Amino acid sequence: MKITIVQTRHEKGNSSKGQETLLKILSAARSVLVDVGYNAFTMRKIAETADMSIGNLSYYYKSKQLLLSDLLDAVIERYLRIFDDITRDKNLTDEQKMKQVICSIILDCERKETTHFFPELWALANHNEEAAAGMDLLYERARSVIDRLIPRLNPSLSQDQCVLISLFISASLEGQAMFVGYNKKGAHHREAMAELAAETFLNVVLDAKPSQETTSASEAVRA
Amino acid sequence: MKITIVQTRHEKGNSSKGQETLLKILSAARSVLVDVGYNAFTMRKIAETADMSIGNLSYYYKSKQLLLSDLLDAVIERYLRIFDDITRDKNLTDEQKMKQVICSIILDCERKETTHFFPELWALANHNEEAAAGMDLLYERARSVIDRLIPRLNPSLSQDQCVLISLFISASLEGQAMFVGYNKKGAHHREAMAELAAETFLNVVLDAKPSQETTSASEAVRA
Amino acid sequence: MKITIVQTRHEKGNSSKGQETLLKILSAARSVLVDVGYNAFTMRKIAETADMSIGNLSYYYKSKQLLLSDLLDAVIERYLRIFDDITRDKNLTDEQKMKQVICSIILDCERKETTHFFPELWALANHNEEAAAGMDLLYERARSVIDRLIPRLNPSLSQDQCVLISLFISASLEGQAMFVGYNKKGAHHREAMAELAAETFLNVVLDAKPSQETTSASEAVRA
Amino acid sequence: MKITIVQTRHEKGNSSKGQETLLKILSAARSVLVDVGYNAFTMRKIAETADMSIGNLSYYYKSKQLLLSDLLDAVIERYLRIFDDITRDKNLTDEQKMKQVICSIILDCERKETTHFFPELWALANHNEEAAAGMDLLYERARSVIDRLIPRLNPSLSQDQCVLISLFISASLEGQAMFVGYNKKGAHHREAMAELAAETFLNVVLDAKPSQETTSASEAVRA
DNA sequence: AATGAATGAGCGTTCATTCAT
DNA sequence: TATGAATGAACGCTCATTCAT
Repeated sequence: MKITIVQTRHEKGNSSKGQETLLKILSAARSVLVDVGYNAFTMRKIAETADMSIGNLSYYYKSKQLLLSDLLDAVIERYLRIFDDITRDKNLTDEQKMKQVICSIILDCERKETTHFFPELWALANHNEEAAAGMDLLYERARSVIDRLIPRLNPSLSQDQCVLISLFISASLEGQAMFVGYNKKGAHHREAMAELAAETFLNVVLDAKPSQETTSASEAVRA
Repeated sequence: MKITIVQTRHEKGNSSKGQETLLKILSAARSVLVDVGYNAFTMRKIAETADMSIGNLSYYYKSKQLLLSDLLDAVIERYLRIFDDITRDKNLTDEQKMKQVICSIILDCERKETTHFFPELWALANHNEEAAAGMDLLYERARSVIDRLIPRLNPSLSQDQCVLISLFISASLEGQAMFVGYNKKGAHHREAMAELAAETFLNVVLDAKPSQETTSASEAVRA
Repeated sequence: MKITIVQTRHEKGNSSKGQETLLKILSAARSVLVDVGYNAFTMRKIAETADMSIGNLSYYYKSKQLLLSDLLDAVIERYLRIFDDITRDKNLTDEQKMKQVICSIILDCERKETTHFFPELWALANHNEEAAAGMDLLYERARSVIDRLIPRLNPSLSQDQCVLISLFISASLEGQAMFVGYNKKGAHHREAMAELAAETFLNVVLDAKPSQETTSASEAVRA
Repeated sequence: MKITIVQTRHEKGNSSKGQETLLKILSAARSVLVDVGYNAFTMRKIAETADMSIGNLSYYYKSKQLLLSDLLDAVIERYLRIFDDITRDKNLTDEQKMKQVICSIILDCERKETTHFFPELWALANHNEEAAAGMDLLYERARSVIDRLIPRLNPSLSQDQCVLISLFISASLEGQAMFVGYNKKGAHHREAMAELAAETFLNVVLDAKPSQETTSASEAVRA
């Protein structure tokens, strides 16, 4: 389905040498963003990290914003793949899938990249349209996994309830990195936290009762 | 109970005129951070927003870092006060207090400041010691409220369990701003989300069963 | 003969309190100039060293240049006094006076102030008229001492010869601070150097033979 | 014998275009230092004098200190070459070499650069390690010329005496710029001064008598 | 495809100076 | 007298970007 490994906004890099360089750039950019934050995310530092001249970096990316956009896409890609893999896994029941989604998100934040990348993305998203779009894409896709699981786990729920619960679970998972992420004070609670979260949120889905208000449209008729 | 309104790392501003200017600076700085993010949080922009010269801004804050630290303190102060107020409220039962803490955090993110400030703080905390310290202080104090409520709501829990559940609730609440915060796509779900969160997390506390491992020390004796 | 101890270009400081403050300022300014050099000779540092506000410092000296001028005068004063004292000393023969002038100049540069002050003065004199004027005054007065001694030590010399020799001795003495001054590598040679200089330059005066060219005007007639 | 014309602490400028620019920078920097002094020796003024942007100047020299160090080296180079040339000259007797060293130093200060540069160097040397090191290098090399000549002119002198006399001559020559240098009041005495100095200091060497204290070790035996 | 050179704007900070109190 | 507040220019330096080679 994918044409090239590296999805880019760059204009150059069609040759195999160019593809290589692009990967080098994106890898360096990711390191810089994760290590020193967006505030020190400079073309100079990226070029230096990638062991190339600023001139050449600019040759691949005419502007810093384009590079950032590509970088966000590349990093987000990785997380989308995790969700896809779980969704497609035929050996798992729906319950197991739900638990695994929750656990994988929390456990993943043991990585420095995860712990450092998301806060940068969130901060950027508040002031940068492209970052906001990338973030929206990521969370829509992430939620679509949960969205599909909820009605199968508890078919009695209205669509509105499903949306709300899905949003609630997603949102609740996002903050974990700051507490049990890489180098955080609560890091040693990470595994216990993952378990507790999996159990709690699964129960939220299973125990939810069809609300009378929101489902009224269809159910009121029957009553 | 408080002696001065403005807690500062500045060196100047002891006169009433100075206090006024300090407030103007911190207010301007908050606006800038919230509106354009830390990446565009410059002394010049702050001075311009505060309608003063850079020279005078530098007169009050010898370095940008000192200003940032003071700003973080001032903003964090506000949130600490919210928790304190709930804790001290004698008209509320413990259950109500717990629910109110949860709700107030989620509802508060309808404010642009809340929605924009925290991601900046989180991002900063990953690369800036002072910001990390400020964030730690904030969450410790926030959690201390929940920490005190949990054992009263469910006395059968071990201390370890309390800590874990407290951490879980805190972490789960932090991510909400990105989903139902100011101008976010899910903003219209904010109130429903607050209710759902309050119910869910309260139940986590009430329904938690004493774990056999950690509480064994005391309970094994009785058995 | 002197009216006030402190000769100033300031406008204020006529009260006794003011005189005290003026002395405090000039003393602080001298410390700053000697310790960190003219390049870091700032009103702020002077005010801080004098333990007063910049506002008050500016009250006494409306500009940095005025303060500098006063400072140069004050420091130069000290050296003028040394020469005067030797000149007036009735217990010394002319030969002894000459030697003492030479020795005192060289020995004086064991002081940090002397070693550090003069290079600043020389550098300033190249770009700052007031400094150049101060330096000229100092050297004219210093040379006037030698000027008066030379014809008495060797009456056969023409006035032109006296001027040249006087200039030669003065100039030769000025460079010593950089070699045997405070903290300089050759500091341990200071005393030997003083002796050698005294002997050498005294002999220059005593051994000089009336030149035929320059003295011709008067002497050619007699011949 | 030299490999490159420009000895630098810069990082850039390896191409021929870069070498040209480097020379332009160092030339401009020398002009600025000589014309307005270190106090007004700013990156902006140097860039302006070199007719380039500050950005480009900073591209060649990441810091002002590096530029200063390179400048000092370049200027000092020139003086070292003068001494070397005299030393190597096979048409001169030792006496002539000594006289020429003395004369060339004094006569050289008719140049504005010499007259203005050295006071800046001396002042800098008191507060700037790199400047102090440059100055030390210059004077050590200058004195090494004299050091080698003295024992040949008067073999009866002990090493201690040679060192002292060498130091004395060097130091005495250094102050001349302030009296007979470019634009100085005594400038018209420059040539006469050079002659007088040459004669005087040569005689100091020739007429010095072996001191009894320092040479005693070896000579006491023979006695 | 890659480099080094160059620009101009902007950064945080410091400066001499002025002014109200 | 003395202070603190305030200004505007300038400081050394870094930035994203452009361009010639």
